Amino acid sequence: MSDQMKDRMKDIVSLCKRRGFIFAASDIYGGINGFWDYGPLGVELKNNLRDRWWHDMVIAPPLGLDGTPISIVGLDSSIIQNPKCWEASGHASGFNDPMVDCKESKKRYRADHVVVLIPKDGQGYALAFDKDAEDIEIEKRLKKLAKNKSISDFDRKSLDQIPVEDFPNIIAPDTKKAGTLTEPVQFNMMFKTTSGAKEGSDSEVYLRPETCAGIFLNFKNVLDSSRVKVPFGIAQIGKAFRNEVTPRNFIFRSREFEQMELEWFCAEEDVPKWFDFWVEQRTNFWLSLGIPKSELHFLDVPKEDLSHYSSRTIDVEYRFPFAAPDFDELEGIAHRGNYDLTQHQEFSGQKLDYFDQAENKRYLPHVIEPSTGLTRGVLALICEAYTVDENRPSGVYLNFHPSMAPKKAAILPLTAKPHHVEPAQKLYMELRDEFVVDLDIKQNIGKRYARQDEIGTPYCFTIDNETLEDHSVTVRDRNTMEQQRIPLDKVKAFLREKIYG
RNA sequence: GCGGGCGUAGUUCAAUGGUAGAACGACAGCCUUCCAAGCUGUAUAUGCCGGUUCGAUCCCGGUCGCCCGCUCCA
Repeated sequence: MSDQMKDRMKDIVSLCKRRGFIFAASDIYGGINGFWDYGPLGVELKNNLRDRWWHDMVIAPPLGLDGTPISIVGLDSSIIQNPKCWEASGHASGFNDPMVDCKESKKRYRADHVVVLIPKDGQGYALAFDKDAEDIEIEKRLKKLAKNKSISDFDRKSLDQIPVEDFPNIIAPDTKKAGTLTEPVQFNMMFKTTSGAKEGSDSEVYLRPETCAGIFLNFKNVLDSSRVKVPFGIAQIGKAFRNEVTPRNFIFRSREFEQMELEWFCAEEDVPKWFDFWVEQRTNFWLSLGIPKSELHFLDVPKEDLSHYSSRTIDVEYRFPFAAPDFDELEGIAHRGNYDLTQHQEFSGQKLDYFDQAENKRYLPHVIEPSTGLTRGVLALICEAYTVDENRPSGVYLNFHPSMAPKKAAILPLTAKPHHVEPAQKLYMELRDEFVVDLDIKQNIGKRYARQDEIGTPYCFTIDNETLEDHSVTVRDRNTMEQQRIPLDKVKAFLREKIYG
């Protein structure tokens, strides 16, 4: 990360706290790593993004491949589910990678990623290598550290299969002497808690590490109650929890976060076209919120990096300041196959297949999953909106799309005198049922404009002497700082036009 | 989890082994017919715990948190 972008992140974090967007959780106790609270403006911004996603997915889904509206229904499943659910999904095992550290090289390895060569004759040291190490490299190192022996003189074993008592005899991958590896440490990516007042292992439960599981668990319930037909989608927004090893970069990687996930169920043969469809839809979503195409990047995730369930994934990446000039993940669009339904069907013993009346066949639909972090989206919107402008008093303004701005408008009486304040209060009362608006009376007008700039309010309506004469107000545009005069009774229409397009 | 850096008002910074100062911000008031103007005033800080010391914000240890690099991100 460049120094300039490092400063940019610092400035953004500082503004977020100063103006009430985002605070460290448990701030007065010194904070808690990986958790964040959303302040008065942060919650408005987050709700705006959440509502927009829900609207575009569930209330008014896009037109499908044939030009007719597709079918998507909503869901809000529980954060805690039957623990068997996580065995089926692969999280219970997949989230528990034992790690070993090397005291010498200070490196850390996944135990199952390290292969150990054990001498067949039981003489001399065992040597550890990265599991992908080439034979040539291995022979080279054997020459130095195990004279007179070659690969054929050793048995191979994964490090996680070797008892800790034997560790002192192992030469770690990046060292020359034995006994530098620490005991394997378990990393539990899932938060564990207990259900029921009485603590005990049989009531151990997990906070969901992703929201999508609840969708698969309810696949049959939705089918049986909603008259949906494949292809269709189930959408969900909610919190998920992961014990990240290293929470980093403000709210980008936190341990408690919010996801917006759609599981799109379709026939296997239709996967390619629906996949492209969703990549396009999701891209348009971010573009429409003011994220320019130049700041987005589409990563066709290489095969070796794909999750265990996915055969294709495209990451929609945004140029976050901490990643610049590179990008980091904002949304993932994954083809999950029918992995999840297959697993849950097997583990639960319940039939989850879909019966297609027209084709007269049963099958497990394939799934395309556009999954995005709501809280990551919030960060992207803030980073994108943050605009330095030395020509204005605040020095900076937040260039939010009007539909995303936490406050749509501020109503400002030019002075604190009653003849300005009273009409302002009246306008405020007229607007506040439909728009989130501020009424700010105190201090000089410049200060108030500056404050609204800094929180990204797109419009300020100012009541002055002319208002009393001809029932007009000035509208100040946040981005241009220019003003125009419009009739008082056109203010609502003006805002509707600007916000909803 | 490892290594390095850091922790002083809301924010950004300053200072000191004898308990802290500014700017901006906030608040109250005056003034004010359009961009943080001017004036007066107010409140607010040494992350937490322990040690050394007559005395610690400063030195030491621990802890928590933040930043950077590894590792991790199924």
